[in-house]
Amino acid sequence: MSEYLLIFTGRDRMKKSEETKQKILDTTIEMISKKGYAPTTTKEIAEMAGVSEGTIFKYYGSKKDLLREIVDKTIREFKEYSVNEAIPEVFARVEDKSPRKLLYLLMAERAQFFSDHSASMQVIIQETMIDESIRETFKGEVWSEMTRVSDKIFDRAKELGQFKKEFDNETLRRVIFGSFFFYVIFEGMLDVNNRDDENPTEVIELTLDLILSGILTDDSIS
Amino acid sequence: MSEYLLIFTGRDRMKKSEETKQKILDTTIEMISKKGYAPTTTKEIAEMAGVSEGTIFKYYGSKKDLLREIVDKTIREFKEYSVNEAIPEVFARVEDKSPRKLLYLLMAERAQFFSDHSASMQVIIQETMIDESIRETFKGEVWSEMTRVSDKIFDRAKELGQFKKEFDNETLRRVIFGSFFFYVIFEGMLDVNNRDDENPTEVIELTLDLILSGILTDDSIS
Amino acid sequence: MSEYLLIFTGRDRMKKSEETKQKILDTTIEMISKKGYAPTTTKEIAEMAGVSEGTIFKYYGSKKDLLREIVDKTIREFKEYSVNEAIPEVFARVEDKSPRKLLYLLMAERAQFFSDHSASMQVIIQETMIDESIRETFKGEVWSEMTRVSDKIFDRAKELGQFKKEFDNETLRRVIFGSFFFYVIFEGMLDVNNRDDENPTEVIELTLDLILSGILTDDSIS
Amino acid sequence: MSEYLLIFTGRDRMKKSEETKQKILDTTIEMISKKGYAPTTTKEIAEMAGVSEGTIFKYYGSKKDLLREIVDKTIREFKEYSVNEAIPEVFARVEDKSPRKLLYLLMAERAQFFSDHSASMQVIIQETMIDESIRETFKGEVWSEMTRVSDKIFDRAKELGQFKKEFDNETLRRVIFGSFFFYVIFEGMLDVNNRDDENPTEVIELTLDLILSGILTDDSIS
DNA sequence: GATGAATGAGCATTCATTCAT
DNA sequence: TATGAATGAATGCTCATTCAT
Repeated sequence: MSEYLLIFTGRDRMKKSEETKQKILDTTIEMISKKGYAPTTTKEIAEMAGVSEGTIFKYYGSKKDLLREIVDKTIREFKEYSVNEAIPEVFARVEDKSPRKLLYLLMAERAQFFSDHSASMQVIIQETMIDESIRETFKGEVWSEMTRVSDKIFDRAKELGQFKKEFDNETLRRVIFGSFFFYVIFEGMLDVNNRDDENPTEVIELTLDLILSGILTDDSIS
Repeated sequence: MSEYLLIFTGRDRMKKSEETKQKILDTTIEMISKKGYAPTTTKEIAEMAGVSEGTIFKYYGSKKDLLREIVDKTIREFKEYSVNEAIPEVFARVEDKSPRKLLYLLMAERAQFFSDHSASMQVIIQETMIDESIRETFKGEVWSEMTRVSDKIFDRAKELGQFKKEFDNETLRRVIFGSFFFYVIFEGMLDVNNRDDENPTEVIELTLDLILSGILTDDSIS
Repeated sequence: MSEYLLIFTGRDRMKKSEETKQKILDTTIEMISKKGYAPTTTKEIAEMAGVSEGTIFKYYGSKKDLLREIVDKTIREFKEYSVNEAIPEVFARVEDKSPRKLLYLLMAERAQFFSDHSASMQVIIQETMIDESIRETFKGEVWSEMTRVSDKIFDRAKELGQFKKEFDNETLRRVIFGSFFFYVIFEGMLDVNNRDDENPTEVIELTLDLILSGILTDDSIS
Repeated sequence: MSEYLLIFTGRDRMKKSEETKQKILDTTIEMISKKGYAPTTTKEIAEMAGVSEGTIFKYYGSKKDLLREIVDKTIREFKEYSVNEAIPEVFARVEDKSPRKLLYLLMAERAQFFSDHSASMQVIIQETMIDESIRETFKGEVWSEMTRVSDKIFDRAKELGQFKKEFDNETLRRVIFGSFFFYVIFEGMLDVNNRDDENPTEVIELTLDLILSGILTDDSIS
């Protein structure tokens, strides 16, 4: 008189809880990017995400861990994106492309990522300013990667004699990354210019043009 | 076994209270710039400033008002500095100086101010990211001023035919201000490079050189 | 890529669920005796017992009811043990045994029960200290029984002229039960002495010896 | 035009806040002794003590620290009492007193302390059963002290040939302390007997009499 | 029958703020 | 004026409990 019970345990079962978890994450990113970490309460997150507060803590343990998950996940995706997509694609073309094209590709790719994850990046930048631990993560995971790749590109360009002068890499980074960050973080934050009308690709191209060719006519430079 | 304490309360009382008020402000700026506004408690500020919590509220009404005072005071000083010192001095030389020198002067002056008020600026940038009201103040008071002045300079240089191409002012600002912000805010925050060894004036000069003359040799530009 | 799990749910199902129920009870007793009722969470119990939290509530309704079940079951077993085994056996021998033997038997029997149910007894003692309702149960079910039986024994011994003086039963109980409780509850709790090396029977015997014959030589008693 | 201000800073100034602190402690002891630590909420304590919840945390840091303060303070007082009052007084009479008188004094003194601090002792016993850290404190601070003193007394009595047999100290302690604890803790907890009518001194005397002289007539002991 | 996702009331704790002295 | 004792609303978090599957 044995009996058997057939229980469905597959993907669709997980889906509901995974959806809940993701909804919490998305809502939190959205809210923190706008209001900051501290002023965003778990109660508000719960209400906006349509779950109970308990659920947030069930999934993420603590508010701080929820923040870390956002930071870590974004950085993880950034690195995966860099390694698997952006970098190889760019370097595959390193021979037959001008440095202008090379840098454009690199920045355009990253701009795409930053644009797709702009709220998460806002969160990371905010917390990098005030949280020692997140600052260290940012420096160790993101900044070091950006330094490494840019060094590679700059050094090769120098070898090929494509640079006007022996600019040091720090200065090159300051101008290129500075312009770039200013565009994706600062202009977005201040909502200066009519962002909606802009074509990011075009902005990047214009900006790089200016940086690579310089602003002044040769005889204006004292 | 009662005890009595003899306290001097006389002459210079006004001065003393002004000193107290200033010490509170300085301490608060220092702490918020490092830990952020929300995580900094009035209790900590009181301890670090060597006053009681009550005194803080006596002088500044509320924690939010204390923040506003920091923001407003810094912006007030920035504008006074711009109007009274930096701008007139620069424009007085506008005729007899190259645009390179002009821009250098402007940025160097501002760099000096940012450097002297780096903690306050950190606070403003932090809050600009998350506080609607402070963001509006920043846009209305600081950004608009920077836009106005830079427009003036760019337009004049264009008139004089000193620009290679008809770069739009947005792009010019992005590169120049971006590099500049990156240096004073970002590099300081991340503490990348050996900041102590640096000469700010030299950094500004190097950076402007690169921006104005361009990176690539003419024949490297595709 | 859906997955299915085949679970055997048939024959012996009743038995399985009884086992589950018992495992929950045993785990709970173990945990509460060590950590106390309030600090023991149903989540921990579920994990330790290898069931889901839902199952606990399925079987026991509430955490409080689970505690009550532990208390009630232990008391029930104590009374059954007393009535069916310990007491009759002892009283059957009351004629041909000395009071020393009689008391020894009674205490040894109960010591056996306490030892076999030491965790449950810990729970009961703990809760008796703070829970009005359980205290009433303990007084009404356990203490009254112990009082009744001991009164019987003491009174008979007095009748037979076996007691040195007319000690009142309260004092007799205080010394005999006190020593006994101290041994089973307190020494176990504090883990004083090398409990593992001890033979409970021997300890009881030594202790009773001392109580019944007294400590001091006759001429030392002032 | 200097001015001076005379501020009273002496004892009466402290009094108010010390009173508040003490009131919180007393209320907490009373409530925990009756309901247990976990079921007693800081909200209830605040209400009963007539202060705000914030005040509790201002003075004691955390609920756990409040408990520790109760435990530590009681133990500190117990040791001070033992060392400064009870023990010296007793040992000063060790030569000219019988062991019966000696033990009576020791127990009576301690009974007084336990009686005066019965609520605190309830708290300590409760927590000793479930809290590892407090158990260790109890063993290290209280139990070791009681062991040390009793060893001294027992060994001296043995030397003087006042003990009937070579009872080991563990057994002696079990009976004497067991009876004692049973009286102060257990009977108080169960509220058996009409406690109010009792004279603790008399109870102790009766109990010790029984223990020291034994229960049975010599020929009843098999 | 058993699960585990979800809940929300209730908790300890924090902290800006008040106010009598 | 300056203090610091006292406050209590609000927060992050816990956990017994429910219920659809």
